[in-house]
Amino acid sequence: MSEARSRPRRSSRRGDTRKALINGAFTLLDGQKSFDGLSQRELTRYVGIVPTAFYRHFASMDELGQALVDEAFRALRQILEDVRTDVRGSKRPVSTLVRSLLQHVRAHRSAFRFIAAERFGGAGGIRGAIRREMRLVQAELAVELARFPYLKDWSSTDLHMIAALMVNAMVAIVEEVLDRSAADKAAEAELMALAEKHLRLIVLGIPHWRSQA
Amino acid sequence: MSEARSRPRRSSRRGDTRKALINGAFTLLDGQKSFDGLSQRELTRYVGIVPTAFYRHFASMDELGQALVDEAFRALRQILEDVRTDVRGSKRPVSTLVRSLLQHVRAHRSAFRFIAAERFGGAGGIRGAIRREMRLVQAELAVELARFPYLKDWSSTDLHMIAALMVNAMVAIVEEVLDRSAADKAAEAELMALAEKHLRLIVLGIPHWRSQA
DNA sequence: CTTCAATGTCAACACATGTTCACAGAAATA
DNA sequence: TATTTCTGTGAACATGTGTTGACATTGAAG
Repeated sequence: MSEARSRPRRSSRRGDTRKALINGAFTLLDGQKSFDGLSQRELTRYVGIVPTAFYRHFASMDELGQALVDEAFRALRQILEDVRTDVRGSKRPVSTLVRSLLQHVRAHRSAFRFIAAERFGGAGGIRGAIRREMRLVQAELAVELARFPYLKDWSSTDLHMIAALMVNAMVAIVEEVLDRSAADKAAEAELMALAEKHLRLIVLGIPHWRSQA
Repeated sequence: MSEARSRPRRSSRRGDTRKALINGAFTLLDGQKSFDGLSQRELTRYVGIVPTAFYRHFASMDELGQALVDEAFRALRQILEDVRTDVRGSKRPVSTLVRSLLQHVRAHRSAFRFIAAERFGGAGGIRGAIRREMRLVQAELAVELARFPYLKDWSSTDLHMIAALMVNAMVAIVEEVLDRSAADKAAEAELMALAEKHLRLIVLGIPHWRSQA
């Protein structure tokens, strides 16, 4: 009984509680809750903190919401960058894209459930931020598409149109993966195969497209 | 002053309040709220009813939620049937489909905002019901696709795969339309054009698909 | 070791929530 | 007209909510 701390009621590590609050919120929202159905007390209870301690880290619940958006998008951007480098060095871009994307998404599941849930569910501010980010993703994919030889002389408008279709298709798949239990590997594999087929079908149409600009 | 009712505090029409509650809920949710952020008091206040009167029509808020799902899906099915008959009698199926769909959706805006918001946002029961309905829509589109001559000898698996891609594409467009103000006609026209291009691109890929079953 | 900012606790606030109960007036039925 | 069934009202409940204020303890900096 040399080092028996009297009472470890205080978490004692310096900046951990803020992260605990963010992660706790993601975890709670990973269930069947939306952000405006999540209460401050429920969250602080879950994190193991007295309600008032919350305000040492966020001025209000709205500010917590903003922090969740920021964190989720930070993860999104990181993922997409990783996926891009994976795909660039690959001989089979489509299947690499799908595999890499879903694999990364699985590692940040709750953050992405948050985005999926709030994309049309929640407050206008969050919705707007998500839509903005989505457009960015689309634009970046358009740039990436332009690297392919047989798309070199396509109009930017048409590239964006293809990018939008591809992003929509992948978003739909990702959302469906998230909507299933993380353990359901069979469903995930099935969805992965479906995503690949969808992308391939889109790609097949591309050479036959006549831009009527 | 022959017919001056003393006080019209009671709405007096027989079964109207239930509908008023449902429509009121849709209207309130059309803003920036999700269902589990909508309170019973807020709703009854909005409808102009005392809180307790609510329980003459629904046993609980959960039951109200179920009623909203039912009503929204009733509208969805009606719309899709109308769209189908429109498309069947058309020489230009794709553009007819898009125009007809968006036009009908506009007429049931708030019901569809509810579906979009709760698809991944809300409680598991609602999510499950929506996913089930989505699959049904997909299956019905697959059947409809089978009517086209050059798809006649396609495998059912591949037909479903195409249907899924098309449904995903249209859902994405509809959701984006719903996310804009109902008055923004310019954005809507733009999205309609985009939807048409997306569908056309998909269709272009179809003849070149080799099923690797 | 002292000092000080960071981070926690406890008590309290004013108010909102979902739901129940006993009651009242209107509409439909007889 | 008398009666019963719907549907609305008012007060009340226990509990939950976001947030504030005054105080305590911790870990790091001087």
